Amino acid sequence: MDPHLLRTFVAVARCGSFSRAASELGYTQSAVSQHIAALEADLGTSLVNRRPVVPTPEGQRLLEHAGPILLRLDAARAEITKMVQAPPDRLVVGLSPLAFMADIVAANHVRVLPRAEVVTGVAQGTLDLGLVDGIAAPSDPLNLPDVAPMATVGVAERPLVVVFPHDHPLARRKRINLADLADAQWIDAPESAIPLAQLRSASGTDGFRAALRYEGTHVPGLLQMAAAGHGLILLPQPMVDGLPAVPITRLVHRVELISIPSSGVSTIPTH
Amino acid sequence: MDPHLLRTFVAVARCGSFSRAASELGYTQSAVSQHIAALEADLGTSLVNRRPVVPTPEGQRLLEHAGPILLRLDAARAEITKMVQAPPDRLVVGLSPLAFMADIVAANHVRVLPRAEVVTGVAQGTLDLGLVDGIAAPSDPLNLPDVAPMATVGVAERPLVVVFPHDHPLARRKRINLADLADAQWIDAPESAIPLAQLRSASGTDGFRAALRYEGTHVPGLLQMAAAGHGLILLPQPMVDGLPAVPITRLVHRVELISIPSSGVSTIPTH
DNA sequence: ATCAGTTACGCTTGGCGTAATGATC
DNA sequence: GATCATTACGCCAAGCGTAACTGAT
Repeated sequence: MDPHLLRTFVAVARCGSFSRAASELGYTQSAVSQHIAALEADLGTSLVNRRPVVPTPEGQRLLEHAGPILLRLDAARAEITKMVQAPPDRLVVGLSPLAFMADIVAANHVRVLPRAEVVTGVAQGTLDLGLVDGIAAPSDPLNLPDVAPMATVGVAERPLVVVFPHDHPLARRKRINLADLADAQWIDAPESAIPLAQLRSASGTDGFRAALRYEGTHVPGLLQMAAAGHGLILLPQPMVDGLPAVPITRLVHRVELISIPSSGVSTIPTH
Repeated sequence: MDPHLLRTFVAVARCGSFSRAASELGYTQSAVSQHIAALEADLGTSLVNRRPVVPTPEGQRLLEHAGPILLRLDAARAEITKMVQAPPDRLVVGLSPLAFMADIVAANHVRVLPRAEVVTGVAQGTLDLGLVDGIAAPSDPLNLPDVAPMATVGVAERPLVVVFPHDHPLARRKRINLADLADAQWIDAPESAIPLAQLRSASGTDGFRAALRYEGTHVPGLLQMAAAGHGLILLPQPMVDGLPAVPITRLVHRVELISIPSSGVSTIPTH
């Protein structure tokens, strides 16, 4: 199970084609075919069905492992090469959209990225620091995927609110339980609000089905949609201005600063 | 960063010697030397100091990654080979010492193993099921290392108690906060009580220093030591019989059943 | 002088590309 | 017959072992 073979395998699975995977990786079709054949011989099973090229159940299981393995391999390499090179004089900070906070952002060069890319970016060393947001119980840590051992520091916790349209029957409640909203109409806006997947894992249910999907990162636009009644969204309280919004019980919106431990970054510039 | 190279690297680091690592892996010393040289050339740093053979800081960092990577590689292979073979007619269940429960154990073939080995055993397929215990907030999951995606089910939660000697000033308290005991004298008994490392991570402090270390798995013996005043220990309440024991606030002893998801094991024999 | 890691060197094998073959729509 | 995966084959390089070498104790 050479990493090269795994890399080709995930490329094949993603592309759905040997030849496309080959050109993407800079191999010939032949080499890709041999890679897959080698993996299949090694594991004693077929991993992809051909025509169409689709992973078998065994292949799907392998895919679940291959991603994290390759990610961690990259993370290890990145960490060590960083230790060798002189520390950069400019920090690159990755932000998930809702982790934005004016006072922290002022001093550094930042890039706004999807949540997962912030985590992998820090792990792989393309980012020096990451600020990721998510939901958690008060003063509990976020449930981040541990692609690599990371140092995390909570930097903010704000109330988590659900945005209702003006005329919604629950809009005047003082607080509300997340589980009570599992069957409501939701907008899935993974880039500009809390992704519904996080609600499911936080509540342990599989409700929170999306009536609508919003790919943009423009929060005011999303707020208008929610206010107009197209569906519910969850946001940290400071980002909701004047609209009817009810705090969620026992959950907060939390922002964490993540970094590779003891990689030279010990203190954080505060202005 | 071929897995073979990583494997020899961890062997070298563990053995503290190229030649011992070589004989352990079935290579010649020369091959091991070439492996290390290849890794060092690839990463652009020296990874071990020679004479004596000790990892450099960069090597230590690599070691932190290499273990999990190799473990997950093995886990992936084991999972897939298990999918291919017919399911075994006998389940092998791994138990961490304090996860023992008579009603579950009756029907299966079990092996009692240290906590970490239960997790890795399930991941690598040497165990079909694992029962691991630990401490957590009530109805919260255990904080298990995620070497592979695992299905976990909570199977028991009992009060967590600290065992005091008869004359201890706190022995008559109704309940006690774990943090208040950080500076007490503890017995570290990782095989037969809650390891102190778990207390530190649960409380977020670095207290709970061991006055004594007990390697055995014989709980009654450990209880006698605690009763005699050699130090405090933490146990699930049902295992403490008649001795002065005070429940810990906001923490419980939890047992979880872990398995590889949808690997054919959907229900558990109940008799 | 001995022990332990490194380097040199030859051999084998693995792995890639080119090109021919085979299968599927 | 066009497209895409597989097989055949030749070539190069990676990787192992044997053995000579180097440095440290």
